[in-house]
Amino acid sequence: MLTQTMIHRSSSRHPAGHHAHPVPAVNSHSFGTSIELMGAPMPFARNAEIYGENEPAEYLYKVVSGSIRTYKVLNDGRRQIGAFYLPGDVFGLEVGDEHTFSAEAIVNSKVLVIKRSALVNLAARDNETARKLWTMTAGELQRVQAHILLLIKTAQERVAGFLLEMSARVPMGNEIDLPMSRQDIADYLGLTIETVSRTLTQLENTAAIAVPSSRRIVLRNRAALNRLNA
Amino acid sequence: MLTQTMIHRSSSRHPAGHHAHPVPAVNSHSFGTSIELMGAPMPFARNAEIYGENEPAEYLYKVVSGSIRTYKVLNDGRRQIGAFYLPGDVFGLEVGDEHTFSAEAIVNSKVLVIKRSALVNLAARDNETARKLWTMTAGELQRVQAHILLLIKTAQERVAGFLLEMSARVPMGNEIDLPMSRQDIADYLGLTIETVSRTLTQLENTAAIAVPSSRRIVLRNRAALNRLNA
DNA sequence: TCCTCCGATTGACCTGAATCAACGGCGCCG
DNA sequence: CGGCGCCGTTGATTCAGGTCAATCGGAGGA
Repeated sequence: MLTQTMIHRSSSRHPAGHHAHPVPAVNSHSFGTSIELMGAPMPFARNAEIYGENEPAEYLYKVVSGSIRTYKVLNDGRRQIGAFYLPGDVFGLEVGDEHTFSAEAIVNSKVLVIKRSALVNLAARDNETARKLWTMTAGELQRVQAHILLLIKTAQERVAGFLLEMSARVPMGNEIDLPMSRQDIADYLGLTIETVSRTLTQLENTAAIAVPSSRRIVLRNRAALNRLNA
Repeated sequence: MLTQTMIHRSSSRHPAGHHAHPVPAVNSHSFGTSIELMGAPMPFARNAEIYGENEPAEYLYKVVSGSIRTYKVLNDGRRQIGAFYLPGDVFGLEVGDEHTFSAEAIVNSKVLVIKRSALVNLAARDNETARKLWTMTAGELQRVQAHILLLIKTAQERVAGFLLEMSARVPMGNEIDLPMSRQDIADYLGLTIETVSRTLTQLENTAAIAVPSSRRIVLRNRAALNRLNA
């Protein structure tokens, strides 16, 4: 039955209240068409909800610092994480009127908040912006397709793929500093926390990785990991 | 090891040769900006390749009749089907320059072939077209996200979800005429052909469905299926 | 009509990951 | 500085689905 996180043992979520939607800073200068310059940076505390599934998609977001997870909770309580977003990544971009996933800060994070309507209006006039919106959506699509390929593999292959993905996104050489818990990783990979843990130890025993501290992973043998990534 | 289709037992694939790309009909009238009116309908035989992974994405396609599968083959030979496309569906739309999946006709099919460059050029001038391209990509994104949610479920839930999805897309009441084989279904759901077969029999035994012939399925108890779909 | 072939089904058995449970380590707070 | 709670690891056992193998059944061809 693949049980992953059972939401919720009434943990202290939602410190920011149900609706954490900010009002974009009034005095944000109009810097022309650059997406990055629209909207206001906003802090979200660890585990704070940024938006909920089925809420109106009034804003989209760009990570300035920290990391974000998007997820969906199934009827039986299982949680599936759709994506992790790191500094520079844009999330919450929808074409429909509602968010299809929920979003939470994994650690204390700063997020640039951009009004969707402004961007969509701009796109109607400026085809550079229109193209950018399209490209970003297509990028999401590719990510999700890669995610599907992960989900049909064995536990080892999933974990190896995950580590390589993270490593590629945080170009810090062979050392990765994971912002997320084992539970987050498990819910992203469709595994249990125990299997993730065991698999990491296995990879460590075969000298493919080192795990100096639980959130820090050293890729010691990329060839081996790539072989698993198939 | 989740072995699914092992490509290839030298089956008679690719009857159309490696490159089946057509030249759009010369005399296609210029009917303005409507996407549907651009390009030429083209027949593809059962199991014919329409395009291959990593080929330049010169065209996009709209199913007129028949059905199409897109897929990727992993290094170890496993095949993952990314999507099934039915009449009216558009596939092969990429933002990057290359197709990320391969596409084949499941049965003899007719497909409208549309030159991508024409459409992209048009989108640069006509923001109605631009919006349509964006919307179609976003639709794909939602489909793939739903697919992910299927892949983390149990066999029963996957098969039930698949049947409901197909039923919603072919609004023929409670009767579905599947164009694809059990192997195709298995590779779409990340299961084996045996498990798909067994699961269908189970669903039949619990009176959730009927299977008058192997390609024809009757949804006899949607409530039960929806309960599984969770 | 019968034969052949191929897709689908069914059965017996095996295995990888889930489940259930205990324990370890570390940071935080009193 | 000592206890407590959370997160992660490890162990024992179970079970869903994979693997291997035999059989079934319907469509096409001689």
